[in-house]
Amino acid sequence: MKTDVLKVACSNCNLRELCMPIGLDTAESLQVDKLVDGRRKIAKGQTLFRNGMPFESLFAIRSGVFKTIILHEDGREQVTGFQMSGEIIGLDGIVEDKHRCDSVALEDAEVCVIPFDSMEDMSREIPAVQHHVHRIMSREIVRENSVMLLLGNAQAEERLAAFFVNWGQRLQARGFSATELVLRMTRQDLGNYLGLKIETISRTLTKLVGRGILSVAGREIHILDMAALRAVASGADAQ
Amino acid sequence: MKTDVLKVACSNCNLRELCMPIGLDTAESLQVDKLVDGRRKIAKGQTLFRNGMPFESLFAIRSGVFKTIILHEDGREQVTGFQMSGEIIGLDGIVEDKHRCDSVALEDAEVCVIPFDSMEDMSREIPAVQHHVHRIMSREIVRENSVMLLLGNAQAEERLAAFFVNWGQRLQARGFSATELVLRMTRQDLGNYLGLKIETISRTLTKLVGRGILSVAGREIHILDMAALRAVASGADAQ
DNA sequence: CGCACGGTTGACCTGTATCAAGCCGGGTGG
DNA sequence: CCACCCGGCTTGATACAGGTCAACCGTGCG
Repeated sequence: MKTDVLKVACSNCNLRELCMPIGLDTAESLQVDKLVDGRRKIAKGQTLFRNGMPFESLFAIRSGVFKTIILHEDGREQVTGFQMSGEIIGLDGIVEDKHRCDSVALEDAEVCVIPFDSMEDMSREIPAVQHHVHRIMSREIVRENSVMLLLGNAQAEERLAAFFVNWGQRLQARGFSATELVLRMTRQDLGNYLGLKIETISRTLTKLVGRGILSVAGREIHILDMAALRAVASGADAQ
Repeated sequence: MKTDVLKVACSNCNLRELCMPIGLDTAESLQVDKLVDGRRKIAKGQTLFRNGMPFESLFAIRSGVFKTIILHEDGREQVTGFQMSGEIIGLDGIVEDKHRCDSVALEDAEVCVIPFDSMEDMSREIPAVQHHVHRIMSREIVRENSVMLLLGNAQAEERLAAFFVNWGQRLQARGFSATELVLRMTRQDLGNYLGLKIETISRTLTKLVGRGILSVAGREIHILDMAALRAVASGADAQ
């Protein structure tokens, strides 16, 4: 758990509008800077935390993409989410004081370490921080609800389409194109997230390409017809 | 939003160990009593809140069982959870200040109304309350993770078996039998939760009965072989 | 009584899984 | 520099779990 020498304060971080509460005054801003207890670099394929490990901190992603997964004893893997810069991971650990999933870096990554008890202390002092924490957790609950909708009801095409729309929106919020997607995960990861086998992912992609909605080159996805993609995502044809 | 005349304080409520933080001193306990801004009765089939309604309060269930659902425009319904006494609903509303699902009473029910801003105020004063709120939200995230695992990976039998094991545990925590289950939801609700059609629910029940694991009489389920049920739930055969 | 709703069962269909073969591109070692 | 290998991906043939459609049952309520 090493601390970088050149430490960027949250108040100067270019991700602050994603992961910091808004409407802090200067004094509060400086206080929030102290929340971050250094950085951690995680190489591609390494885990940030694992199921069962004691929970001490939340992590704010500075760079890189992560997946969080639940492993079933027989080897099945459910990806519960993909997280990118500005997003917070580790919320699952709070309830039992230990992590309840694994977090794996899909590429070299860096996170800010936020000790959770400092976070609780500061929440008691700064209402904006407190509400921010509540909103982050609530957002995760709402996100998972929408994944449940996908997994419980949607056809393969819908699932993939909805994923691409969402991924594009999140890239866009970070200043990238919403239509020129670079996936950071394998087809396998995508399948484990969407409840589909890798062959189905591949075939479904081929179908969407055939309809002129996407073009696909490995992990680079180009959305050619966003309106059509959204229509597929909301189940326009699949009934 | 009427206030009952005979108001039971949280500190006297027989559900307190389920929904109140532990380790409060007497003064704190009395303060927490003030959180509850009356009760609300909801008749079977009525909604406590709906998607889009402004979020003001969380609700602690005193009696009755609820389902929370997301409705897709084409009529598909995903049940995101079933909640029973002592559980808290409404957490989805925090992030956007409006509810993001519907909550429907499956039988006549009563809830305590907990205005969320009072809850935040008190969280700042009493660390135990603050941590309690965080744990409740984190628990919901972990629960949804495990539902994602079911929906993404499990066979029909596994899903149903896992549901019964879980339902039994929750009944047991409330002083009922863990093996004599009374379901409060229709087969349709169960299907909408587990991502299965009603006919599949029915057939799968028949199969489990045939194997001597359950007996079923309408909504009364008797678990005859808990060990076998758990084995099915963890995918013993279904690989 | 009779209707409506929830549930079960059967016959058949289909979307996705499974199994198997082969492709592609990048990295390594001879 | 080429040969080879390997991981990630695609494609085809076939199998099957669960969906769909339809008939029917039971029970509780107006």
